Amino acid sequence: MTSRSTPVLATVAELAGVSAPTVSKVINGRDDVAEATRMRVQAALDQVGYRSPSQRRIRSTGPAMVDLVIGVHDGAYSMEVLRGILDYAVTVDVDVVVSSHTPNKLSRVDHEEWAQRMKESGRTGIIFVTSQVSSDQVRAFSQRGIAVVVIDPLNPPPPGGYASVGATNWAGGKAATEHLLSLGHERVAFLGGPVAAECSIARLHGYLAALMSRGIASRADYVFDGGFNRETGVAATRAVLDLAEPPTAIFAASDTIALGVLEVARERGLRVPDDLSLVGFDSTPLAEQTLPRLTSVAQPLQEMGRAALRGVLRLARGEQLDSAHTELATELVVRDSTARLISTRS
Amino acid sequence: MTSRSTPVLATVAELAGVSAPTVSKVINGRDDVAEATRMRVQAALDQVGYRSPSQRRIRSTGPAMVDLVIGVHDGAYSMEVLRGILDYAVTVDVDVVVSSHTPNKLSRVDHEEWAQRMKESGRTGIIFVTSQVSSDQVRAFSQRGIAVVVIDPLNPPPPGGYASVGATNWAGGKAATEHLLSLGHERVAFLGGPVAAECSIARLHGYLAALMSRGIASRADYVFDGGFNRETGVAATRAVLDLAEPPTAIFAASDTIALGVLEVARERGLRVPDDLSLVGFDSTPLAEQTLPRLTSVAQPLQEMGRAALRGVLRLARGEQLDSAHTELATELVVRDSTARLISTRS
DNA sequence: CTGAAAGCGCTTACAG
DNA sequence: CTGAAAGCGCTTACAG
Repeated sequence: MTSRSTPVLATVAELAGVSAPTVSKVINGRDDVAEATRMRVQAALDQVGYRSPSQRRIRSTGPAMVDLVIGVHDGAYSMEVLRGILDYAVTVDVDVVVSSHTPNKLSRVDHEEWAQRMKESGRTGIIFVTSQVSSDQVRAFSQRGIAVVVIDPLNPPPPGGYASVGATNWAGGKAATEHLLSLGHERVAFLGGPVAAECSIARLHGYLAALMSRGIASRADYVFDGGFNRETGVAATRAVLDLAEPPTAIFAASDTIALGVLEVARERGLRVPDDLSLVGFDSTPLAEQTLPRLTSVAQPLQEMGRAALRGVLRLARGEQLDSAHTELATELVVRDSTARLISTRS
Repeated sequence: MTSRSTPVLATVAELAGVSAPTVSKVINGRDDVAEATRMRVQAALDQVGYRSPSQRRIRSTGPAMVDLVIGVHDGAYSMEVLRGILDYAVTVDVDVVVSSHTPNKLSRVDHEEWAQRMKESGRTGIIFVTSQVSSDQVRAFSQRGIAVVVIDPLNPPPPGGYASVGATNWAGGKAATEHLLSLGHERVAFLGGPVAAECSIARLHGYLAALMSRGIASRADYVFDGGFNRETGVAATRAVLDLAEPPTAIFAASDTIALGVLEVARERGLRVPDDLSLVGFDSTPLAEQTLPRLTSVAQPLQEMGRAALRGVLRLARGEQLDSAHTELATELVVRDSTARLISTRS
């Protein structure tokens, strides 16, 4: 007849068939414990759901806390996601801890320490936004019962995997390119972000798919990568406009890249959209403020935030997610930077 | 010779001249302790800075945590403030806990409980944004060593007082009105927010001061109040346009109110700014999205957020603030909704 | 109301 | 590596 009351150290010791001091050592990460013993004790700890006195105090008190770690502090994007998270957090009575952590700098040991600290201060889960997340890192959290969801992961999910929320980047890239093709453009360039970034790769392939479905051959000299920033837009646009056959339209994989395109167009006396059509990606407030206003693919950032928090809370409750990766729909927002191709420039 | 090591229960007991159990009772709020004894023990607790084991563990671990409580979840405004706070938080390595608390619903007892819970989870300070904050509430926190700063308090600081950060609402109201006067308008209406809201009152008085300095008499039928929302703008604009002598310009105390003004103008076939000039307040992204774009008084919301966090951290370090209330400068941003008065409508 | 005594949960120092 | 013994910090039950 097992006791229903809160498990204490002795409970675990009995279950694991060791003494209390040994359990204590395992909990505190001492290294003078045999590996086999450690595993047996760990299993017992997990089984009874042991929590230290300070943890017992914390867990029971106040609303659940979920951490938010923002990898790339690029402002508009992450603030929109945060807004979605906060809106939902208020309705489900969850405190959101916006972490000042800069996870990319951390080694594996630090991850363990970080996860441990989060467990000790009673965090329910953690959401990463546009971060490089390793499976080691995810394991450090999930082993301690802290749920993890990644929004728009930069790297493809590792084999171990983690739950993630993203946008339909491929479909968005395809829609952007199809819009340009339907306006009569056949020479369309693609200006991408980091080569390794999943979202950028997906947008590129959407672009390629749209070209292919129209029977237009893709050209390697029309495809660039770099970063999601103005500088990439400037450099790539200069290069592509210097080609013998420059494109009549450009699909930039982010609004910030498109900003660089606009800058070079102005510099060279090209009017947008009359001489050059341009589609961006993200449809952040930026897209409303440029002249001309930017046709751009909108990501449902607030919804992504909400979905991530919902996912974390479900995982924390021990439920299964319907799918490890959720993709929410992007939408092309047509503004003033795209127009029908009139005359073909040589 | 007093020990320098962390004070434990016995330390306090000796200092207060009682036994350990008695100190334990005081800490846990038992009522079987004589009032005089309780006070003596409390004094000893404060003197040595006693913290329970769980508190000792928490305080020493991880970055400082500051809570943010958003009173009015009106989106754009509080998100800008939050952004300023987060920018600064990253540089000083502070975690920001965006609380899902709805403080206005809490009674005094709840305040004590809330503050206690915050202390137990090791919070350094708390920032309230556009909230009704009572001195009881502030006391509950500061008595537990949790620093409090209020951004743009809705009510005037009570006698006890608290540190606060705001914008120069009076100067902003004056600048908005002077802009309209300098364009030749003499019949200028004021559409305010809640009568009791400090910021709205200050804007009204800025408006009155501008009129007065030009020797223009203020008219009671040109002054309205309500809430910071579209509905107030709609109702007040209808009323003021129905006057025998309608105004040629309107100063709305928020962009959301101005939205209502634009709606009624459209409804009545009045062109803005040709037939009616309009100035808003806040200069949120909204002001960029209306047609015409809104001339509006910008509040330095991000700076206010930064200043509040800086203030909390200084208070937490035991430093004095230079001033209990800091006002950061507003700035009139002229866009397309104001124009020179051409013909006087009857 | 107060505190000596017993007890709880955990950790430490050390013998084997 | 392991655990009996001692110890620490706190709380509880109860005698006065």
